[in-house]
Amino acid sequence: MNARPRPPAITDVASAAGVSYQTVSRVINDHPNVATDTRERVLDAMQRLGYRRNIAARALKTRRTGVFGVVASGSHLFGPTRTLVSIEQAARAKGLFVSLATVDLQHKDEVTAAIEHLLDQGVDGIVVVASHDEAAAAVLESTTQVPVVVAGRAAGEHTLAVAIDQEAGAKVATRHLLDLGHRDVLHLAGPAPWVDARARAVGFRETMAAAGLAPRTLWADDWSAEVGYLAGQELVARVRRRRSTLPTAIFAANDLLALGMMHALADARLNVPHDVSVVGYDDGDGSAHFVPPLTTVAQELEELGYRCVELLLAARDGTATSSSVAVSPRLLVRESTAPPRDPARVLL
Amino acid sequence: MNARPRPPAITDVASAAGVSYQTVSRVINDHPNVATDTRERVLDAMQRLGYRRNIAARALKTRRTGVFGVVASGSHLFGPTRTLVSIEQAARAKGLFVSLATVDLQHKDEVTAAIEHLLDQGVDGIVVVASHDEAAAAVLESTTQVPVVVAGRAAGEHTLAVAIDQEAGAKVATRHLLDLGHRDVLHLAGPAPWVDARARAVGFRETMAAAGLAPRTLWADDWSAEVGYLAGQELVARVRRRRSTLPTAIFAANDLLALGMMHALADARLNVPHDVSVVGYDDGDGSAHFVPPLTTVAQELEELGYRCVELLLAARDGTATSSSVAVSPRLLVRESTAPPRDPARVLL
DNA sequence: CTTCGGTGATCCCTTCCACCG
DNA sequence: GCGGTGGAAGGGATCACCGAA
Repeated sequence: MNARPRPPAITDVASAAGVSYQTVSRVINDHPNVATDTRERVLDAMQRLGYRRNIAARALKTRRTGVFGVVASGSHLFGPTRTLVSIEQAARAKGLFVSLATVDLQHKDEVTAAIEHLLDQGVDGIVVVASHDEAAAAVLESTTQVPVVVAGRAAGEHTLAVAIDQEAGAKVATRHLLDLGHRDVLHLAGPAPWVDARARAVGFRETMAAAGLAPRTLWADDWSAEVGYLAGQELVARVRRRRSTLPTAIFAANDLLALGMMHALADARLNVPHDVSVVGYDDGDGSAHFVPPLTTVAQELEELGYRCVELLLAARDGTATSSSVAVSPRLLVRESTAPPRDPARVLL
Repeated sequence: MNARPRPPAITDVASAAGVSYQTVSRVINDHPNVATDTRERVLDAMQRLGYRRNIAARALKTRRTGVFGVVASGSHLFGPTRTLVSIEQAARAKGLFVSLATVDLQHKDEVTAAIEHLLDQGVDGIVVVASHDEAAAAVLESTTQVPVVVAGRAAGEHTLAVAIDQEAGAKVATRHLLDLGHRDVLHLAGPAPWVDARARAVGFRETMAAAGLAPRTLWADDWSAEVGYLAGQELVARVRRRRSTLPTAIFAANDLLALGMMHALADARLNVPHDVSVVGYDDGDGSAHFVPPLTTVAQELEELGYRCVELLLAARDGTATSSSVAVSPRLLVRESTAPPRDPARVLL
C-alpha cells in the first residue's frame, strides 16, 4: 500500500548542506536573513538530492494548498475551453496549481458535485467557467469558505465575476450589418439559459432599436452547428410557406450556429453573402475558412482567464472583492457579409 | 497570511459523536470493525459539523495525493481537448483529482517544465496528452518516480502509452475512397512531428500500396485550417502550371486541414465532391455542416481517456505496466466524397 | 545588527499496538 | 481470539522564539 520510498526531506537537505533544517526552510521561503553562500550551499544540496518540497506538509501547516479549482463544461465549447487554458496558464505563472472538474453545466447537481469534489481537495478558490444560469445558481447555493469566481458572467450581488462585454460584441456585429445597409436582420440567439446568449441578444436588440428597426430573434437550444442547421431549415420552410420573410442578414450567437445556418441556406440555394449576410461570434477554429469565410467577433479570452486568477488571488488574500470587466470584443470582417440584396428580388 | 478559520477536524467530530478520533478515522476509511450504530453517530456528527477530510494530512501520511497530472496542448486542438475531458471524468469517477498543465507541445522545455510543475504538486501520476515527438522526448528524459502515460502514442519501450489505432482509421478512410473508384488520391498529412500524423500517413500509404496504387503525400506544418488552405492553394497553383495533376480525391489528416483544403478548392471553382472528393479525420465540431458535410473518421476519445486512467492506476499500484491499445476509429460517410470525376475532364 | 542553530508546538490524519469485554 | 475501541507515534513542513556567534 505504501511502497513508495521516502523522498528526501528538508532534514536530509540540511545535513547534506551542513546546516540546520531551519536554514533550509528559510531558503525555501525566501527569508531575508540568509547569507548568500549558505543559501548557495543549500540550493546546491537540494539540487543534488533532488529535493522537492512536500506540499502536503506545507498545506497542512499553512492551510493553503495553492490549488485553484476550475469547473468547466465537459462539452467541447470553444470559448470555455480557451478560457480554461488561459486560467491555467495564468495560475501556473503565479506558481499555483489548477485542478479540473468538467461537467454538464445545464445540470445544477453536477456543478454542485463538481464544486464539492474540488472542495474535498482543499482548493483555495474556484473558477466556474460558465455563464450558465444553472451553474450560477449552483454557485450561489454553495456555501463555501473559499472564494468562487464565475467567469464570463455579469457580476451578481454575492458572486465574484469576470465578464466580457458581450453586449458590446453583439453591438459591433449588428452595427456592422446596419452600416452595410441591412434593415431586416435576424438574430439566431444562443440557448437562453446562458447569460452570454442573452447578453448578445440584448446587444442586438438595442442596436436595432436605436436604429429604429424591428429586431427579429430566434432562440437556439444549444450552441451546435446542428441546431443552427435545423433553425435554418425551419426558417427556409417558413419563408417558402410565406409565413415569414427572408431576412437580408443573420447574426448568429456563435460560429457553429452560423455554420449550420449557412449550410441550411446553401441547401436552399441561397448565396452567402449575396442573398443573405451572416455574422458569427467567437472566431472559432476554422471560421476563417468556412464557405464563405465568416465575419465574426473575436474575444479576449486570454485576458478573461488572467483576470479570473487575479481576482481569485485578491479574494483569497482579502485584498479585493470587486468584480471586474474584461475588455471588449472586436469584429473581424471577412466574406460572409455584404450589402443587402435588392429587396425587390424574391428568393425561394 | 493565515486568516482562514480552522475547519473541523476528526477530533471535533469525535467529541461531537462521543467517540475517539480513532473510530472516526475508521469510519472515514471504511474499516470493518465499527459497530453500525457508532458509525451512524459518527456520520451524523460529520454531517452536522460539515466535516471535510483534510487531504493534505492524509497525503502527508500516506504519501499519496490522489491527484493525477495531465499535460495537454494549450492550443485548441479537438482530439486532445476531448481526451482531457474524458480523462478528468474517468479520474473523478474513481475519486481522483486531476491537475492540469497546458503547454505548447512542440517545445520540449515547456513539456518538461509542465511535468516538473505537476511533480512539485506531488501528483501520483501523469498523463501527457500528446503524440508529439518533442513531448514524448521530454517524457523519456524525465526521471520521475511516478508513472507517466502518453495518451495517443504508440507504446515505447519505457513509456506507458494508450494509443488509438490511427493506421486503422487512415486505412478505412483510404479504402472508402478506393472503393468509390478513386485511383489518384492525395494525402494531406498532419505535421510530421506528431505520431498521429505519421501513423495516418502510414495507413494511407499501405492501403494505396496494397491496391497497387502510387500514394501522394503532402505534409502540413500544423493542424490548422489555414495551413490546409495554403496547401490547397499551392496544389491548385501547381496544377495550373502543369507541374502536377489534380487528384480525384484528397484525404486530409484532420477536419480543419480538410476545411482549408475545401476552401482553396472552392476558390478555384472546383466542386467537392464532384470534381474532388475530400475526407477528414476527427469528426470535429461542425464538420457535419461544412459545405459540403465532411466525410470523416470518428475516434473513441472517451475510451482513450478512460484507459489512460486505468493504466495509470494500475501502474501506481504496481498491478500492471503493459500498454494498451484502444479501439479502432470508424468512418462517417457524409457528402464530401463521391465517385471520381471523368478522368478525361480537364479542370483548371 | 545580521546570520544562523536549536527547541517546541502545531497542522490533521493514518497506522501500529494495546486494551477490554 | 475476536469485534470494537482508544492511545501513541509519526509524516514533513512552518512558525515563534531564544541564543549565540
